Amino acid sequence: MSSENPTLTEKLATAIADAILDGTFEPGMHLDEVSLAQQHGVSRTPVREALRQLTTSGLIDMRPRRGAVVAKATQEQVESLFVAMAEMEATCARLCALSMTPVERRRLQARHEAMTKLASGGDPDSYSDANVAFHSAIYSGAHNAALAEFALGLRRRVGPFRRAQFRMEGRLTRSNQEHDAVVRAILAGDAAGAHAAMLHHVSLVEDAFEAFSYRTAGVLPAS
Amino acid sequence: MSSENPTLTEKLATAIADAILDGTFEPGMHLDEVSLAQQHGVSRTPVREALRQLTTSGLIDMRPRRGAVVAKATQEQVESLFVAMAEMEATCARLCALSMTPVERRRLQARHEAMTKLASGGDPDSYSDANVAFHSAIYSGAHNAALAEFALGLRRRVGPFRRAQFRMEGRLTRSNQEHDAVVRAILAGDAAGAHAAMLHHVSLVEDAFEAFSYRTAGVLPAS
DNA sequence: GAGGGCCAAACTGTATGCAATCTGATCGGA
DNA sequence: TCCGATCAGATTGCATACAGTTTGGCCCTC
Repeated sequence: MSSENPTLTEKLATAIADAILDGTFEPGMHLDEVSLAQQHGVSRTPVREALRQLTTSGLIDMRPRRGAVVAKATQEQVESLFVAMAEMEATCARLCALSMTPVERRRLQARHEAMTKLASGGDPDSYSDANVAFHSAIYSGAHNAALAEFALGLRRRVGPFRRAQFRMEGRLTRSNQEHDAVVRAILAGDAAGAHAAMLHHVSLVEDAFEAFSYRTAGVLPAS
Repeated sequence: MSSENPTLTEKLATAIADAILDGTFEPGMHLDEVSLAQQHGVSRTPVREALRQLTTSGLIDMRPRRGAVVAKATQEQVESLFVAMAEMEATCARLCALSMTPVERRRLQARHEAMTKLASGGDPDSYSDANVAFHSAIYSGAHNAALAEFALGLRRRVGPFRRAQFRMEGRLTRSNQEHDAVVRAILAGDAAGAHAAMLHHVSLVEDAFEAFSYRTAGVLPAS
């Protein structure tokens, strides 16, 4: 798991995960061990171990003697992932309101104010990067490794379906306004308010996704 | 993952996980591949794959070229697991209030009423079994596979520290009273109430654990 | 006596080989 | 023409072998 001096297995695990998340390996695709091995110039052994490791994350499904396939998710499953993420982020926001240190609160506020400028600037890419950092700050501010890890995993899994969201007209400034409500509640120590505000914020993302996905497909990564 | 026709790797994974959860493999213990292999009469390959699979669940830690050790958790980390579980259960209860079907609601009520009888009967073991089923019903009633799976994983990881809880005097009937508040809120569709009631309920379990753990140790399973 | 470097045993990481199972394609029968 | 059985190729599961790294101890030096 440590990134320093990674073994082949770990490099393969991240490579395969990336390929799935960026769409190179499409959902339902069969992951052949020998092909993957040749493709990366290694033997089957580290490939097998990498696949074994990825099963637990829900990115691929393995059935005994039938190999691994990229997890296929129905529209319903993807929606449930979005709901889960909304709930997790809301929970983290709630805990932030209760247990963020003064330093963390000041940093959160500073980060939010910087994003307000970015929003009015209108650069979707910079805002998107800052947005990821903002939500990560919420995860870590909850001071709970288990919750943070799960929330991060969910965010990664729904990531591919969120890419275009900030291109939608007005989404950028509206996102910032929603952040404002979240930050204010957290700084005020208002647990219930932070929960509600974050739930509202992330649920709107989900709505944006649904409006978007009706045009595209119904089959997507994640278990 | 399928339990039918399990491969050696899967059998080993569950065997090792069980050994960790029931304390046979103590936290911090180094899991030697050849020893495990000989112990189960297999080669190192399936052992390695099983260990690889268990890393993601947080039950063991692997460092490159240094092998696997049973995850050691500080008191702080265990407490954070309890907090995470409380939050997850509360979230599930919230979703139950919003999205349980009429049939599920009736079954939940029936289950709760049966437990009330068990509580007055005073049999801790039967009540404990029913309690697990009760909470599982909450997980599934949330209608969200990702949340349910995570909650179940957390419950398993904190399981070893909860065993004795129902032996504590009065805990059994108090637990049932807390369940009553949860069930009532869910049946009434009171999302915030269900959340608060469940959070209160599971947090009390945490308190019971802390009172208990002061007498025992500070090092326990889970990452 | 303490500290540091060197060496060997142990262990992990990876490759390869073999056996067992699955897949799907062909052939025979109804 | 359709359905089921059989067989070969492909693929997975597991064992074994070898190379590189880590670890612990011993010896030498200060």
